[in-house]
Amino acid sequence: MTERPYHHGNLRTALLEQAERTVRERGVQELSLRELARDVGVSHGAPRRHFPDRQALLDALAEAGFARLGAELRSAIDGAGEDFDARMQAVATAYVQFATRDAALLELMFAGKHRDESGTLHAAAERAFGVMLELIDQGQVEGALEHGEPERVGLVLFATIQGIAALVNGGMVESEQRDGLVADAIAHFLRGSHAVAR
Amino acid sequence: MTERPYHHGNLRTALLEQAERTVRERGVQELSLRELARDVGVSHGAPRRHFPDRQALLDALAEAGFARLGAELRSAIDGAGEDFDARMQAVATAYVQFATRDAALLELMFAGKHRDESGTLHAAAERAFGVMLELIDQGQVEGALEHGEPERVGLVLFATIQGIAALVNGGMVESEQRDGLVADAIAHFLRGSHAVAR
DNA sequence: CAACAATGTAGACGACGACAACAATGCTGT
DNA sequence: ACAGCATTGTTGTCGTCGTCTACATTGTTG
Repeated sequence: MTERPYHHGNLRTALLEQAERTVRERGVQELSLRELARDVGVSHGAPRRHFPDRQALLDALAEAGFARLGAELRSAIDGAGEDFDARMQAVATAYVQFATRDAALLELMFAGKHRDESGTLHAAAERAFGVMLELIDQGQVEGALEHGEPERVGLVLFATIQGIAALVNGGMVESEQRDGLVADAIAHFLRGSHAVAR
Repeated sequence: MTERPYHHGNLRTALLEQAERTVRERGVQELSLRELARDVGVSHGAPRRHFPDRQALLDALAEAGFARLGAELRSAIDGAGEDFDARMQAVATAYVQFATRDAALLELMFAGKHRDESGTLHAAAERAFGVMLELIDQGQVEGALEHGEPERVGLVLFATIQGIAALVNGGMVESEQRDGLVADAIAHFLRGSHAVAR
């Protein structure tokens, strides 16, 4: 008869975990604070202690998403050896994989726009994308990329990757074509870069 | 004392127009059927005669969006003369302008994914993107683009453009940089294409 | 002009997010 | 040990929403 204790003990974490599951399975739209509370076995008012309103929960979810994305990108680079092109392929593939596996979560992360700008969310985003900037930097040092601010050349690259993810998630590209398209895009990008400098 | 007639006369259109306004100003999330009905001066049950549920209204909104997008792309190409590169720049800029001016609407159009696949919505989308495919075709004929299925090379290009729009809408790129970034991306893309075929 | 279809109204239901008042539990200083 | 306070959870309420059903009004057609 183990009575459920009055205090959950780790409600915040439990809510975030269940929320991430629900978002992945049914989308952001379907996420309800009350259902979340029921799933975790707590009253409908309890989540309020940890998240003042629904948006706060979504923000926390996005922040966790950035942390995980950053880790996956880092891991992809580390597993790709020293070669710049290989690293680029790896990180792009990893990004698109994340974006298609957790499409709703990514949407959440990008929906930020009109908010904070100074909060922990923004910081988490910068940390995640820092991984890519470092890679760009390596590319410039090795001469594989034209010089200039890493952000400038990086933006075009990042846009391409992000766009592929959007296409796949929008159903305009079949999942099987996904990684091939990424490879094409990266190859195309690098070709455009090499051709110049010299 | 002009009494409002029992029959609105053109409720469907009025709803769509007001809905588009609201979506542009406050986002999809904020769009409420009941508020819409109030704005248009009709009872809360009336919209149901024209849109079985909220999603049906959103679909109709997306369809109208595709029609407008297609028209804007077409118009951009027509106004850019015969030169392929100029046309490419023009269509890309027009797309990104649409995407940033009506970000919420575009989100709506892309959210389609898990639906119809055979409805008028899908057809409207294909019509809009057909404009770009024709342009790709011209590029291949003129030798500015590598050959192959227009969709394959076109996808990379489209992904890049779409990605730039996502970055701007996500607040990671300032609006002032927008058109410059597009120009960069297109130039970069064409460079990668030219260098090869020979 | 009498049916019938199309369109709009009114009321109800359950679910939701937000809020406030209250209760149980944990913690801290003495 | 324990009183006082902060933290965390519960319960009830409010207004809004989407959806559904029954009904009223208007337009149309034979």
